[in-house]
Amino acid sequence: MTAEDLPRVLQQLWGMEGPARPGPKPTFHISDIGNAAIKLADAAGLGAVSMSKVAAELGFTTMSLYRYVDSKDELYVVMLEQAFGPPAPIDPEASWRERITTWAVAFRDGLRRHPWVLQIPIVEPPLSPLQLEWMENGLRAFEDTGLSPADSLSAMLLVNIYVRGAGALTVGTPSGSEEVSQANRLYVQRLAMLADPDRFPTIARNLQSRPAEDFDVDYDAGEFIFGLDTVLDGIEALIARRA
Amino acid sequence: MTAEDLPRVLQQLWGMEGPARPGPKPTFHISDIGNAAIKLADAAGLGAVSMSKVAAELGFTTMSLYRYVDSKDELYVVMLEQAFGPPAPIDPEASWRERITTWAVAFRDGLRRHPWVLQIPIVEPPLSPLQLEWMENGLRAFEDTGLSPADSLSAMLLVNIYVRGAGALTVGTPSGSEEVSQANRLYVQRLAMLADPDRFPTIARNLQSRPAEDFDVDYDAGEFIFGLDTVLDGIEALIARRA
DNA sequence: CGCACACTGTGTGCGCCATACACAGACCAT
DNA sequence: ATGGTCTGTGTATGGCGCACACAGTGTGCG
Repeated sequence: MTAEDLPRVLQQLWGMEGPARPGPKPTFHISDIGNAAIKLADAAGLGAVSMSKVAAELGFTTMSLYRYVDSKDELYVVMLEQAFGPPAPIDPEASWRERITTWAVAFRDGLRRHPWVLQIPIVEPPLSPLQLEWMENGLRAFEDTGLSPADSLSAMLLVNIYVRGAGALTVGTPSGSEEVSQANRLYVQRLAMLADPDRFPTIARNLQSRPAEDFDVDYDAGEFIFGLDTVLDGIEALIARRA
Repeated sequence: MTAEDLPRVLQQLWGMEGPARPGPKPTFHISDIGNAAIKLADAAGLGAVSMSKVAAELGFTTMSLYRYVDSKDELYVVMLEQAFGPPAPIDPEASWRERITTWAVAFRDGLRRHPWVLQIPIVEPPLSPLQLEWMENGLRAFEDTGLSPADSLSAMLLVNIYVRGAGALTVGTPSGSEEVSQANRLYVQRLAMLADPDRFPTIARNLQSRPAEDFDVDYDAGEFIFGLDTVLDGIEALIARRA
């Protein structure tokens, strides 16, 4: 297992420069490609990221990108690496709950800035530098809880899953936007029309028991913290059980 | 708000037949299209589902599908509706924990049979009949817990998010397959190479403290229930707090 | 000092995709 | 019987990821 076995993109992201070689120097760096792709995705969604559009953004031809990236999936790796900055440093004074909450909120904020991250298919666990830093900090939040390494990993993954899942429900349109509340209203109306109380008694009762405008959960506001706290209560029970 | 406002696909899925009209009868039903697409996706992943392949599977031309479905996104709606069968009936004797666990495991099993479900982008909450039945049963699991309708919805969503997230980590390759353990071994080797103990002390310590073969979490086996129980412990705390 | 050659960016082309549109025939309400 | 509307078809368009051959470039080595 040596560095050469790594996909080229990872070698570049880790700054592993090969020895000097003949031929022209590359004009730019994969990070330029990543930034251009991120710019496009921020502006018009992941669907707007194509090899030709990214190349045009840089003023190069489509095929030139393949000198830096073996496939579009590798471009996604670069985008994921660079979309979030480095994680916030861990406050050594804080409790594990405060630490992991800070981490989760920062993660959520990143998703809010770059919603397309959730649309990138996950093919393998992360190996790029900044992604590992996020992983490191997530694990470190559980450092003094007495959880085993395996349990710490499970706990971090659980929080990670929660943030991604909660984000998938609302991220993409800003909280409280007119667009969102309109879509929600339409959904509730349709649900009320379709959810026959005989066949769907619980849904129907749920609908009746609240103002029609907020059937769904506004995960962008307090609901995010509410759900996170529920998850953390579960982890707290785990910590107590292991102690 | 009348039935006519619904997307055509939903009208069909709910069996809302319009009045008899002139012209030839349709040769088949959207459910046939859905089944053909599911067959393709089961065999070769969501990427193998294209309008032309689905049409060929049915022995029709590509464009004929557009007489039944307005876009490929609507095809996805049909696939989602038909991939899972109806949910298992609720056992009225069981505790809420047993009920929601049954529900979650059935959901997980469905994902295992049709992993491509996780790759379908979620654009709007479900409105099709069987999806509503799953929602109904998920809500009903919390019926006698004293949770408010809003809290029940949050709890169900939390479990839903967990199952989807846990599934995304492992679903797609069968548990314990050689392929999976090989990928895992490779990942751990690379992680060990890249995770400098100075920069990533917690990751490095995590790696050292366990056999190299199982750094990642085998969510297919007991880990799924373990994580689920952690989530349910959190919900249990919520129930206790509300009481 | 010069040169071979690995490497850069380019252009062309292939197969696939979703889908717009015009059309010919089929069928039912009238 | 027939008009109008629906069905399935054929053709076409613009986009996509990417394979491949090519011309020029500049460095490390003889």
